[in-house]
Amino acid sequence: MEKFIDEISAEIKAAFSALGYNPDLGKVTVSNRPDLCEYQCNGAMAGAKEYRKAPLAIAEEVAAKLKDSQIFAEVNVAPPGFLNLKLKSSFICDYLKQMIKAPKFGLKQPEKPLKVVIDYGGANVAKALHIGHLRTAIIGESVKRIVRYSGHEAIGDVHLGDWGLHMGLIITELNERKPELVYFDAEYDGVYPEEAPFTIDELGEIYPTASARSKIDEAYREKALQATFELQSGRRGYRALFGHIMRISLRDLKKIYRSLNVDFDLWKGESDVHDLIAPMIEGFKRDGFAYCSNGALIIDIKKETDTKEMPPGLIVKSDGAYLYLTTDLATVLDRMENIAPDMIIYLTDKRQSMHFEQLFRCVKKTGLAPPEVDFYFVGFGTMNGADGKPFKTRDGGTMRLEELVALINEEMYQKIIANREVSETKARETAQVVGLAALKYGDLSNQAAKDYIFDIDRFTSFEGDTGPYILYTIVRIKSILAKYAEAGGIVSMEALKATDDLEGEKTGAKALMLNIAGFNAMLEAAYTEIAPHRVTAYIYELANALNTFYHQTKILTEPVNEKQKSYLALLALTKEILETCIDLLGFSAPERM
RNA sequence: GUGUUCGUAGCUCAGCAGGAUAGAGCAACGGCCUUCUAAGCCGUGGGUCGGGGGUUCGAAUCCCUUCGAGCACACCA
Repeated sequence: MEKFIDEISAEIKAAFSALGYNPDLGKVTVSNRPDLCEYQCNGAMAGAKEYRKAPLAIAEEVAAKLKDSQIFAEVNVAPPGFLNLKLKSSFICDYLKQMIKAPKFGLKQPEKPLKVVIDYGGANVAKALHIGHLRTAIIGESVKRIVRYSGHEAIGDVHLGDWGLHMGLIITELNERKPELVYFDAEYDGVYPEEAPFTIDELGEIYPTASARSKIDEAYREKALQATFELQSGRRGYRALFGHIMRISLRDLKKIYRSLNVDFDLWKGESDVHDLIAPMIEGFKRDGFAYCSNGALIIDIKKETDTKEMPPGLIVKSDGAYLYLTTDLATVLDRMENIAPDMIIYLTDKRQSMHFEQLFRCVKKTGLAPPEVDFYFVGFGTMNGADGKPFKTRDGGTMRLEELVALINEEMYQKIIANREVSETKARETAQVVGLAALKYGDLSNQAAKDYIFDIDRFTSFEGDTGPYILYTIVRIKSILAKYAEAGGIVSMEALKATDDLEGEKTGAKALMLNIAGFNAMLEAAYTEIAPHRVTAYIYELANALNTFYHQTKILTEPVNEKQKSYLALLALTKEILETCIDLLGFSAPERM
């Protein structure tokens, strides 16, 4: 169905058009003066020059034309030419009833759904997820859900870092510790054990150790580089070890991502495209895209129109090794062949924007993807500590994701037991649900591109623009609905009534209904702008509207049956919208808190 | 140096396809619980939207300039 605001605009546009004005002048916006009106149109002022007429006169004409409109309760003209609109509550109510009946609350679905690959997560195999992996996971997951809800096919790919020097480091360190293992015997040609020669805890410890040593021990580093090379060249024992590392590490990664309510459709990594690289590069050379410069193989991606320096895309280092760009290009190739997406969205730290510009230029120049395929880079800022510098642990180290989550859950738990009498297990359970909401909402409510300050007290606060506040609002609704159901009541959405039809009704319900009616427009903006913070801003307003309504209106004790039924329907609808939205953000609400 | 993102209340942030009196939250202060979760609601105070210029009937929003900050700039990912 059409967006609410478009239906209103259509009415105004028709009036402008009937009077001989450009219908585009009839564009309506949400009022910025809620004390005066609900919606407004500024077209009379915009058209004054073109029609050589006083804006006030145009506005008066339009207002007169709208006198008998079925959708406006009031059309007022204010100097110098504003059209201030108040809607009939029956119009809003009818719209809401259509929303209830339609799938996805009437959100317009695309005629031809796009296939969208969303590249986020970027976990490294055998390395702990840390604070730097947080935003890509949270934002990416939300973007994926928004794209999917908008009617497109969204495919999330974690794009594992599983093929670099860190693998060589792990193999080398393992070799030092357990040289007797059959994997290191180059002569061995039998079957390798199914059981991995290390545990997840060992693996988690091996990499940091090896990495630290490689920085001070040149010979060790050389060995690791050699091991990396041999692994990539297909040495059997190393490939077998690689398999073990992958299995153990992936199991652990999946567990953590699950705890963050993040899940991927594809767990592909750099290793999966390794075999595509050599032929791809051959193709680039053959077609004249890639050439040698200072011993390295590059693709020139400068454009005539460039005003800035654009370094060439480096495909092969002078020592013959591949780079980040190389595997990313091969990944595009792989996706084009196996998925054929219409769009690929990458979510990484914004510091990588140059890399992605290079990648996109290389892709278009070499024809790796057809010109109509869209590539988007969503770069986000860093999560900083209170000092405005990237968030660190107390001793200056990088915080692991699990530590961060535990920190928030503990904080949440303390707040819960301080305010409510609940059992230990119940409180822990709730703390986990609310903690995740606190973390995700705190992150997503900032514009992705900006850095933000992670303040645990603020994020876990139940007051103001926070995740817990949103959940609290939902829990309040649930509580009323549960009590009503306990008493044998059944909520029917059909019972929703226009507020004008309910005697003595205050403004709270109408404002709430207007908020709900804006759901579609919000979601469309969230999708086209790839901006989850649209969703958080929306539900914050919706929650405010609900709480205001809640205070003005006694529901369970409302004596007039018709009113009570209508209120309950409105509550239920609000709850559905809120829950839909938090699901798009990647968290959920508890039953109680 | 080149490019890029950004500068809005004491703090954290919205608003930026131009529109009326620049909005929230936190913090401060004052009200509201015999009634559905007060983790709530209602209210008060707090701003030359970094500075300057321009376009416009109208600029936080668009353009130019200047100051300040972050980030990135071929052999890391």
